[in-house]
Amino acid sequence: MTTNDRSFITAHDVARAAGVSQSAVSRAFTPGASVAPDTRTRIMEAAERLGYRPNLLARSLISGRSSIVGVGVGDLSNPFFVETLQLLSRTLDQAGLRLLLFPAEGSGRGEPSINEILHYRLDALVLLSVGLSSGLAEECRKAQVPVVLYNRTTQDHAASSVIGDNDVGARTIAAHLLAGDHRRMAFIAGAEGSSTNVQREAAFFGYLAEQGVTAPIRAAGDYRIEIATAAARRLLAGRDRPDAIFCANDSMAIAAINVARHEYGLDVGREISIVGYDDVPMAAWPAFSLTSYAQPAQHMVDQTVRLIQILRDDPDRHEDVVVEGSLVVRGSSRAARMR
Amino acid sequence: MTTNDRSFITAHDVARAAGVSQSAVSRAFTPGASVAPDTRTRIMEAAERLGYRPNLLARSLISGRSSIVGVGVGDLSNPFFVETLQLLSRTLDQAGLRLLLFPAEGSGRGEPSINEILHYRLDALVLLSVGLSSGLAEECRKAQVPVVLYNRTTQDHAASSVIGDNDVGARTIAAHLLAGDHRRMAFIAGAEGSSTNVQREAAFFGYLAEQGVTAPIRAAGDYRIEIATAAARRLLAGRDRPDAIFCANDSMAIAAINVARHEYGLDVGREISIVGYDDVPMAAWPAFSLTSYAQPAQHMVDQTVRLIQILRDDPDRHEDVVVEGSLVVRGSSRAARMR
DNA sequence: CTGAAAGCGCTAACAG
DNA sequence: CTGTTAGCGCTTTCAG
Repeated sequence: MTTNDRSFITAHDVARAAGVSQSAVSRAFTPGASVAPDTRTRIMEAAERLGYRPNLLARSLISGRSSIVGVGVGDLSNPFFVETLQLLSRTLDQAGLRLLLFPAEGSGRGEPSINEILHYRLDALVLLSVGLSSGLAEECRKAQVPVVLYNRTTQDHAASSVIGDNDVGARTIAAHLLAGDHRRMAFIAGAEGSSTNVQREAAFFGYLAEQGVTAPIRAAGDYRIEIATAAARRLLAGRDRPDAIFCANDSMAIAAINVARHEYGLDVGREISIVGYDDVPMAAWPAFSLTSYAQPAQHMVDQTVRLIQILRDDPDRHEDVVVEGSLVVRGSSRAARMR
Repeated sequence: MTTNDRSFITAHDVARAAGVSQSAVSRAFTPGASVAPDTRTRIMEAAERLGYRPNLLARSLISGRSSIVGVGVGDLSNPFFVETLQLLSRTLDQAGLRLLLFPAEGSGRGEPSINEILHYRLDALVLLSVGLSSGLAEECRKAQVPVVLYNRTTQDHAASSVIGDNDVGARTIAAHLLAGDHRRMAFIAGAEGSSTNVQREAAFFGYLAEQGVTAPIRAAGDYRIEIATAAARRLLAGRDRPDAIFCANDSMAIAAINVARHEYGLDVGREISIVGYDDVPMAAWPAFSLTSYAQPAQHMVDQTVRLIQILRDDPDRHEDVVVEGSLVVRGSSRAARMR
């Protein structure tokens, strides 16, 4: 096995080649430094010729910040997070920040990687719909890495957050279904512990209760396609079959549509209404035509990056951003009857 | 604005607290170093108490390698790359490597971010189905960062690569369609420049020609859903409508199914056969039941990480890995007739 | 405007 | 086994 001794060109090499001091080279590569125009060009030419590029690791060592943002993702089977990740990578990039991606299954407990990540002097840590355990929060505080929760919050104020308005969203959906004259409501829940699910569920059931709707049905879906598929089967096989199902996200709603249509031969949108949440791109496909409450991913991402930049300078700041969404009605739900 | 002066705990602080030298602290945190058991515990206690964590940036500065792998992704609308990205993040993590994600639209030309990335002393650069321009290849060579192309190759041997066997895959699909007694074949192509499309197209048309099938139709899809949708419309609206369409990937095949079923009322799998490539999870959904040639993502990812580890020690090595796939027949294509 | 010198936080010989 | 001593490649005073 060859020993890896790739010898890099350093500022010293360039300095010698250009006949200047090493600090002059440093200045030539520092935006607002004072270098004589001709010295600068001489240096840049030598650098170009030698193929020199400043070592950002060394720079970060001095500045104390890395310009790197850690991003923890759980399950990418939800297209909403894929969309978010894509937007986040672009937006961070434009802000001159790097995105260090790491797998953060479940609630982040016992993850070895995340603890490793924290050693990189991250400018911030973003958790995409991943829970922040109190242990992890403490680790981040110790490591002085500010945390931004995306699409989730915590009870304690352990971290800043960016979420959609789940209360308005779920109530809007409940109102939509009631207007469509549905009598037997069901809800397929997301992950039990998640703030997102807790809020959507409370708002949905809360609104129904206010309107005098009794005994809506509930099934656990855990935001997972397989679990939601099983939940949909139970719901549809029961003797008291619901005529409307609100799923806590689009992935589960699409799973429910698949079951209703292909296993029970139901005409979705006429015999049964199914509604999701997030309005992922797939929801608009004619194969699903899913009514959904849209979360503005780009706006949420922009807010996230804004928060990161604030927290870089002021790590102790706390901010909870709530953005508004909108209901997108499509064929999977029966609209209000004309009278 | 508060000045960000987060003062980190250094090995020096721990040394003083534990009454040892700074290098002793370093040893305590180095796996195979010689430290007396009780010294070690004393150090670890002090470290724990102070919340010390070694600065990996400083460590990388010395070792010359960062344990960071850059990963460039183009469009994440293709679920195959989402799946790959998820697997890659896990697999790299297990190998003790970090994943620096960056957006690499198009062919990587003129991208400012990638050039920035190269300053990080990356252990390797992985391009997920993103082209490697000769300019970029040169930049990477200069920066001494080995490149691994995933699901794509280049003509010149500018980088190592991991791809599926497109030749076998496309021929297998052609044979499958011929066995199903289809007479009028069509192909919806992926990105024109991509090696993946070139190989699949050549093998598909090549096999058909060998079997005496004349004048198969071709439409450009560019691996994009909108383009493929338009292509499917043209194909199905023409007077000489095909009875079989092979799409260069699953995303486009699903777009074609949507058009055939919802715009032309065709019974997919009986009146027309549609076949894709990749076998993404969605292909198995009853809504599509898409026949597809499966690429083993986990295996490809494993090979990619293996290559990275080889290249870390021997940057000049070149290897092209080709992995085998398998045809998964589902309802979207008519099977061979019984005779 | 420029060079010399002092580190950023850590690892790695080198003597004890 | 442990402390001392050099740096890794760069930024940043501080004098010229």
